[in-house]
Amino acid sequence: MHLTTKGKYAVLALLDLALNESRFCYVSLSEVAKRQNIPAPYLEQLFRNLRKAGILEAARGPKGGFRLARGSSDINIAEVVLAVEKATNEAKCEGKGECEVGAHDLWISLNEEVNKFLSNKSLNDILTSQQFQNNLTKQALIATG
Amino acid sequence: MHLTTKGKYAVLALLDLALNESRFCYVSLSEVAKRQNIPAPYLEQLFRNLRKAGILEAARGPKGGFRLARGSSDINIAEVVLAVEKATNEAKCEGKGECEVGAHDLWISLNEEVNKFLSNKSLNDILTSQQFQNNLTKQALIATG
DNA sequence: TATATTCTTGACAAAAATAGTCAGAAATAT
DNA sequence: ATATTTCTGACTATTTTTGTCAAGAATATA
Repeated sequence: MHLTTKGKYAVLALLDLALNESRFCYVSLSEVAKRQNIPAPYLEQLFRNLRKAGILEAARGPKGGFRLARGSSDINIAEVVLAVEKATNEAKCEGKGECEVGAHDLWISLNEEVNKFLSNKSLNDILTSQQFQNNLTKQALIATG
Repeated sequence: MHLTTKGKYAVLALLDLALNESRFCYVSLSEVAKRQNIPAPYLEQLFRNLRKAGILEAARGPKGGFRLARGSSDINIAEVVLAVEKATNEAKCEGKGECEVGAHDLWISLNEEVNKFLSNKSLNDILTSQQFQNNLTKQALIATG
């Protein structure tokens, strides 16, 4: 479980989406990219993975764009971060039977605890957190139009 | 907070040390490297940082080696991982005043929560965990000499 | 004192992941 | 038709991880 700007971008973009989408209205990638100060072509890559992961829905053409595939309460940070990471951490220790049992298992379980922690945090948890609300009034992620 | 094999190696090496050191006896790096299947020159780098961080103590010469600088209850996973990571995560967002306030702060605080979680886990917690004990009986980290 | 052992230090190199870019194709509302 | 927007694949640069190497410094022991 890495926590880099990749995951950061993904989470921020989704929060932006959650704030600016309405039920039948999509938000274009370029809008999000502009507001969040993320290079648009880079965000495309992230959205690609988020869509594959069933976190985002897309519609092409004019008035098209993206929206959350589920409610913000049903999307947790762990799955967002994992969606944009490469599938690297899996399949490391198989076949050979060589790897030290205690060691590997131990690390895995530690990793899973962190994962569990982030799994219990939803987008909505963040949106409704006091800190986030405070920041919203200060400057914020909301559209200025 | 990254969780890569770098941090994994560091934690495992320290656990190995905790199990094999005695009060006045150091354990050589090469022994640890061999048992834990970590390239010795690579482990040297990690131990270098762990020593700088005040987690390890070293003694040169024959009968020399490393040992924990503190009790295993007083060493937590977060500091171990941070010690071997580069000082990268700091000083990212300064000067310009450009960075989106809500966004950055938010991510930082999320990071800190993970950090806090790992700070509350000591080496000793792991050593005494049921899972670890089970693995010890299976194969383990203990010296075979 | 000589010697083997062990840490210490700095530099180097390969591989992977992150971060960012680009061009063109496909879909669709107007 | 046309402009808009996603979709796809490939490509490059930078950074980090991972691993290697060689020479130096300290020290227990014979």
